[in-house]
Amino acid sequence: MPELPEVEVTRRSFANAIEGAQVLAVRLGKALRWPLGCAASNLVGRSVQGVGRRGKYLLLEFDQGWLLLHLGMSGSLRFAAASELAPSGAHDHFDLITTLGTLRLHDPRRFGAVVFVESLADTAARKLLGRLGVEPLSDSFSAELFFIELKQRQAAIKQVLLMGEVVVGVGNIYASEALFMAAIRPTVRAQRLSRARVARLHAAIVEVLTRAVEVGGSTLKNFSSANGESGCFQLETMVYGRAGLPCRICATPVKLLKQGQRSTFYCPTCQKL
DNA sequence: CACGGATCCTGATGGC
DNA sequence: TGCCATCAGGATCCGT
Repeated sequence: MPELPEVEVTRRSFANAIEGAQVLAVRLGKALRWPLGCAASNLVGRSVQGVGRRGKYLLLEFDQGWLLLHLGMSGSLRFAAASELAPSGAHDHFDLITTLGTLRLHDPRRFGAVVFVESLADTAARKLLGRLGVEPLSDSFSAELFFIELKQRQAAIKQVLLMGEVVVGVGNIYASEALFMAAIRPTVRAQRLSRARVARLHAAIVEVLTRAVEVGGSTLKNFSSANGESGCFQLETMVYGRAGLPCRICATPVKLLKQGQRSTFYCPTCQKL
């Protein structure tokens, strides 16, 4: 589910509200992808300094230590007063109960994770964050560096985008959308892209992610931000989820193919090799 | 080392 | 209605 825009929208939806909160208790449900990394009681008494983001991870900063949260495919967060929150359901696997409200992770498929580390330099944190590529919405994402990185990759450009080792946060929806916007065929090997085409892709990634954040992300099944709001980027996709439907630019039927077990959507007319 | 495939888990959907 | 196969926004691990 959540790619960079959904994670960023989630972050913004509760970062201010949770700042300064002190942890009163923690409730754990079923196991997520990885264990918490410490006793739940170890979090009690810590206070939240802020909420950051690295790729698709949310970084909850305590006065001491960090909580790394990942939403996996089906995760979403809520932050609300305990009185507004329903009793925890079958798919609510983590509650951080604080003086300012409860932060709850809802994740039916349990590909998500909540991991505590004392420091971002800890091996546990480095294992999760250490190989991540550049942040696409930061100044350090430059077309020239992007070009140099892509020159070293032989895999299909769509796959390279999904890997997250060159640039983070671009998942299955936005990879297809950015490649369409840049008029690049998803199957082209990354290293074969010219400087000019990489520059177009660079701009397209920034544009599509920025736009998606603006409209609250994509709500395909049940994504919502931590205050319960849905996104609407899914209404304006050019190719994602539109197999067989006419391209919004040229009316050629949108094609669907599988790359690494994932669906890729593209327009065979607009996106040239 | 870089790549491709299998894999974790549950729910929704579509065909028969 | 039931059963089964297929498919989902992710990312790690393992074999080649």
